[in-house]
Amino acid sequence: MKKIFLKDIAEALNLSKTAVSMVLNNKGDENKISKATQKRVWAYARAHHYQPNQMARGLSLGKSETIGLIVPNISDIFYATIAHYVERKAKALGYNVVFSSSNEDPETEKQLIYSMLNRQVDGLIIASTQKNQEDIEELNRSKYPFVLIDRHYPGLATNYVIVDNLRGTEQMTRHLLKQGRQRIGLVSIESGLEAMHQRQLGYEKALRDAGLEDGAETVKLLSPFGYESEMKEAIRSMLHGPRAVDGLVFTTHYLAASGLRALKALGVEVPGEVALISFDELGAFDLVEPPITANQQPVEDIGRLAVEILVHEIGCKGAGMDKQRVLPTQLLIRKSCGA
Amino acid sequence: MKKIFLKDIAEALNLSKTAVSMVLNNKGDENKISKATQKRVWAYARAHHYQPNQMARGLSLGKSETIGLIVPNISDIFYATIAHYVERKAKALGYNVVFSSSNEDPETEKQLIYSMLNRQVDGLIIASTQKNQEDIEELNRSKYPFVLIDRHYPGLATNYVIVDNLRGTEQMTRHLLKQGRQRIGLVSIESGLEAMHQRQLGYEKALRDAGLEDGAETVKLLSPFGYESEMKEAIRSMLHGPRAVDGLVFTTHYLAASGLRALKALGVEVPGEVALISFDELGAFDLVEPPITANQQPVEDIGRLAVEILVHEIGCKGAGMDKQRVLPTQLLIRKSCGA
DNA sequence: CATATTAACTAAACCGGTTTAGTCATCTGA
DNA sequence: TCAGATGACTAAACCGGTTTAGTTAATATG
Repeated sequence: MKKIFLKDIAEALNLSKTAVSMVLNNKGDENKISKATQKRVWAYARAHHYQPNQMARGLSLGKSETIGLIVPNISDIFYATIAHYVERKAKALGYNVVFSSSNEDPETEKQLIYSMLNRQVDGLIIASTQKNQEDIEELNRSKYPFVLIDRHYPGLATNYVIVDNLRGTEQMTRHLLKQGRQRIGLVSIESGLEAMHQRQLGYEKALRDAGLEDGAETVKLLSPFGYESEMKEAIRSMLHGPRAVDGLVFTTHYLAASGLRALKALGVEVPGEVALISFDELGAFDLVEPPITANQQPVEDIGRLAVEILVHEIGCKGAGMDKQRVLPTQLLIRKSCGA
Repeated sequence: MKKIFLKDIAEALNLSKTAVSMVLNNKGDENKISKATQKRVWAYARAHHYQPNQMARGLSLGKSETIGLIVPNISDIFYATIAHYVERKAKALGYNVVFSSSNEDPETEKQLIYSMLNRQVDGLIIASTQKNQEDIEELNRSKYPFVLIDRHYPGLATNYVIVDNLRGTEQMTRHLLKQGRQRIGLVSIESGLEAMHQRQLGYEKALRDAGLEDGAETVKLLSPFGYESEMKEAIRSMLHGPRAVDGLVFTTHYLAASGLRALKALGVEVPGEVALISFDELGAFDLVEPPITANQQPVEDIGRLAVEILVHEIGCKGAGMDKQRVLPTQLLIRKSCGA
């Protein structure tokens, strides 16, 4: 099965490349190529499994029918799942997906953005480190089609699809309060991410609304890469003293998993002594003992909407109609909060 | 920040495109471009953030510095993790990664393969549905660089990186036997995958070696997409009758998770009444109650080696030195088997 | 001093498509 | 009957790089 080119088809059928190209792009009719010729072209192309060289096509058309996806880490189940839905929707709309992980490094992210642009991706979906305001602004200014997901830049009017982080943790905290917990702590990560900030605000809001002053000492911010080793100490310190917690809100799934590990290691009974609730969930949170109550993010919608907005944007270049979506999360009540 | 092209640099510096191209490809010296000119070119390119159009480059060079990754499902933590390591290694070697999911559909897989070829990826890493022997053979014949991972075609001499499935389940089954379990069942999926077949053989071998005849009724093959609903009935049937099982081997992580869910729903005590062991593991198997003993696959090595072999292959086109790697798995002993 | 080398470039072809601006023969209408 | 329209194509430019086969002027060699 030898590779066959447009030229080969043209020569074999005594036609010009032009005619063949037009036919194969379904522009035969509008260019008045006779039906008979169109049939011949299609027949020959099919028989010889003609497949256009997408680089040549892309170069010529100035587009690649490919969208780029940049996430912090593709092996994080959260982003992997989003990738899955991004891919599905993209494929449905005729786009391929290239992905890269930034590993939470702004410099890497910056390079990835420009590397993808050179590769002529038609648009980008980015779960940003949120430390590249410059470059994102630049993308914005140049009207390049892109959509931020999961994390956005509060100061910038870009397209984005995020979840209602504040309301999410507010709801979670309320749930703990409803279960009779009074001294609720928060475990989050020190990342500078707006999402994390919002989650903390939601937690504080719920406490305030409940008339409980929020003591700063009940909030622990762990470092993004060292949380595993800091967790035990953080939890131990929250369990002692006059304001020992009886409930813990974790701002993300891996913190919750790590926290539960630490609680078990410390011999703390969950939910008996301490209730536990997680923002977002891992695959097996229902199997964990106790099953972890979690606030589920609408990953399918995030991926799907991001692609829809992006492809729309690609279609109407410069239409500049920003689309911002803030999606609700859904509380999955299990046993880790009692009840 | 306007886009700048090779031509622009050439004109600005009163040079030919040729010279500029040579310099920027680090071929200045071998083409005797003067040091002074090289400096000027680099300075100008840097100052104006020149980035070559990769489509043009790819078209001209006949390669894209991109490798394609085809997996059944990117949201499966197993493949997502492999993707992560593939990406990391690829990046280290100067390659980008495009991925696509076949959703276990051979027709989709076939299309993806050809679609990636048109997009001029330099090589492919495929976790195949194992139902595309034709196309894989074709790739092989045409000396196109590719590496199979996780699943290979036993009859074909291709490059591949897989794990020792037989020994894996053999080891797992032995472990159950060592814990005193006597009537061990296997839960697998009906998929036609060689890996699954091997896992079953390993289980049977361990039983034979232990002098236990293997009763076919202790093996349950569930359907790839319906296992969730079939699980409860399958397990119930294995728990009753004269040969009620006291140990269960699950051939993959999601079966184990689903199985544990079913066991809990049936009120069966694990590991008291039935011990449970899983091939491969999910993120939180250590947190599950009971923590699940699992045979861990070397995902990092799989991803890394696949890329190494592939890039080597890309380098020496036609060298045709097949590389086959069968990696060992590692048993992580937890509480789900007693002890 | 004539010739061979070499240093430092350049013009133009090429990669494989798409597209613009024709061409030529036939048909239509006044 | 002849200009103008139309049907069915094609030649050549173009996308933005890389590369081959020179070119020119200066330098080295015999």
